[in-house]
Amino acid sequence: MSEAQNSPVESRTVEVLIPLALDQAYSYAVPPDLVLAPGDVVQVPLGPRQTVGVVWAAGTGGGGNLKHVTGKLDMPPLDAALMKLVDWVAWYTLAAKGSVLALALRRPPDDAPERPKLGVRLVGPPPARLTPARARAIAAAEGGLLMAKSALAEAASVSSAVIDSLVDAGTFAVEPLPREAVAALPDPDHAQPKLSEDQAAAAAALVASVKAANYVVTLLEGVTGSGKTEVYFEAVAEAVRLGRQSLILMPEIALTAQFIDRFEARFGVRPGLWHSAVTGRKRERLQAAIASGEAKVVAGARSALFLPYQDLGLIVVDEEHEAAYKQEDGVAYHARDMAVVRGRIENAPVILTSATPSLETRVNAERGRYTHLKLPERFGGRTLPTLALVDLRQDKPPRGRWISETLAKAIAVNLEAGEQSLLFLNRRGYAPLTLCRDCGHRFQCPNCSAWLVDHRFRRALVCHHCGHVERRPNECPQCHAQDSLSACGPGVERLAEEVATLFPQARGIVLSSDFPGGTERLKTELMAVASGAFDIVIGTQLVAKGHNFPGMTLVGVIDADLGLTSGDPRAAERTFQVLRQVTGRAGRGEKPGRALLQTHDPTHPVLKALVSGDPERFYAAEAASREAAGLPPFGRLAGLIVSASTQAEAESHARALARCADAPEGVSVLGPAEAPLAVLRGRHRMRLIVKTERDVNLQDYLRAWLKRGGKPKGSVRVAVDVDPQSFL
DNA sequence: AGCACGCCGACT
DNA sequence: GTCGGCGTGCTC
Repeated sequence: MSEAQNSPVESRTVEVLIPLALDQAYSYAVPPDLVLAPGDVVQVPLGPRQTVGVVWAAGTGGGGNLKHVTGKLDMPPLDAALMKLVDWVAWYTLAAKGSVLALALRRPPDDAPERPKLGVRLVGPPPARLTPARARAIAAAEGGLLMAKSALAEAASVSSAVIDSLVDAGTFAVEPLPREAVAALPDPDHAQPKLSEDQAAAAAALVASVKAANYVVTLLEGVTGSGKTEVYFEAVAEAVRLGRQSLILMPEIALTAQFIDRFEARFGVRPGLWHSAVTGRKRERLQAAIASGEAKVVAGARSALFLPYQDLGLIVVDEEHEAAYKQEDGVAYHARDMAVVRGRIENAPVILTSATPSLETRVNAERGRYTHLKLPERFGGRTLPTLALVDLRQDKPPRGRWISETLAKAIAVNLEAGEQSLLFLNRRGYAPLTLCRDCGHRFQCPNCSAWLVDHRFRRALVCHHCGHVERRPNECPQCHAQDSLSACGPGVERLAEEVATLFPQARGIVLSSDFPGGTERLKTELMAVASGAFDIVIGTQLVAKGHNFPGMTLVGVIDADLGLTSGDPRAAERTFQVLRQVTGRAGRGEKPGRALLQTHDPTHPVLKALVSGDPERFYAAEAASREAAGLPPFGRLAGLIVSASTQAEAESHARALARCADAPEGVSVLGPAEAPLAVLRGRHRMRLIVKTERDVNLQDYLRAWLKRGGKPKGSVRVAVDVDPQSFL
């Protein structure tokens, strides 16, 4: 239990950490009438204004004429464990302590009284003038239940004006709605799940770890559909029985109605939901419920990691390999890693789940730092799809086409049988490169020197790194030739053109993040696909997860080599994960599925491992390729980012870092051009990525560099691919 | 985060 | 000649 009450400080000065980008706590004098303890939230003067801050420690010595603490705020103090987490994360990520505190500090409570939401209830006779809209509203309110105005308006498909008029007529009465529960008590025995033997064994092990109430990390590995959720729900149920809190971290997109429904079916109530869209009062009340221990289960995105749990008994990180756990701006951290750290600090068991564990998690499991539980099969007797490679060197589509004859035939067979096909190509737009046939001019982004992607639907050339957009001209800007511009390579839009030519009778749809009409439209289209409204889906990464498509029996991967060649040290891992996910979309319904992967290199170990269906072969192949390249065995990917204002500056930093005598073995410095796009995106500044492939304390490395005179302009931060395990 | 200071481009 | 752009630095 983390609620060790901090004892008051004796000294008449205190160190106060302010939730700003400040690395040091500031000293303040304590007025005689104030008793303060570490963790207390106080108000202090800072420059010309008043700010909140947290007492981080007792003051060190007298220290001249300090400003005084203005007062103590009436809110629960940060407990020692949360303070320790803030210190640790700041140390580890090289972020300013105050910036990390900002993640953990609740807003001071809003003084304005809470205005209860109003609902209406059917109390009186219908009004004299009974219009159809009024009749619908009255019918919807039948039974005299108190309903929220907006909900009633929606249910009766009338405007709120109709409801108001019925209130005026005395048909409806206005009453305050009871406050929406943010933290109902889950019933661990609400529904007894039917578990397979494997599931039951895994669940028993997890339940035991919750009972033991010690820090231990368990990797729960199993393919989609193997029932990982049901298994870790048993651990959550045990924590609830013990009266302790559970945190279920999920990638933002996974916080869907589907998860909530499953949770509710198992526990009878909804979990406390925490994500960026939960705002205002609801956010405040949930925070309060978490701090008081009333909220027993919190399901949340990565920011839920810093909530003030009163008695954390279990942390689950769902789909631990997901990139969404990486926070890239502000404090750069990986929520999975920090969840493990919090588990360590709170002495709570941690469960990581995945169908395709990240390399570092695998390594930690192999080295015995994590317990490894595997769920072998798909639940319910469903078989995995059969995978096959299509050798593009032999089965070569004609120039300007991308679908091989083998794949085309398979699609035709599927069409005939009335089954759905998915064509996967991880490239948005029409063509990744545009060049002039006369002079060879290539369209480049003025900011980031990447090729501009042709988006025909939008009639624009777009930079996928920084978002730069320009009109697609008719003449070459270099040699002014007319109609000489030529699109090179495929994007999903271009693939759709080919599909329309090959299968004019098929109902096709392109699904990518630039779907016209935004996320809402996209959602409805995904539903339409699931219900069988389309024969051929052409999609980017977006179709790899989420919605289940029961009628999908064929997945065609247009370019399985895409992504295997980039300089990113995670390229193979990412490609393996996304291809495994997307091919797994086939055969999720009644009928078995298959997947065809087009490649120029059918001997590639990653693809061979994928086709074998055994993830172990991928990890073995990774290890072998590292050995062949003369690299040390995979420990972890570590990295740090040094920002610079110009490319020249970044390059000079790169040279200095590489020359540094303390440079650890295996460090490579990637210039801005090679740096992973995700880190470059959204920044105007150049960034320099240093990646190491060994167990290296990068903080020490960087500090040594700085000591030797390294002076990065702008911020220095650790990249989020650093695994903290060996520092725990 | 705010707020000051400071140094270069287009205007009342 | 200034107004104002935002880069940089400081806050106990």
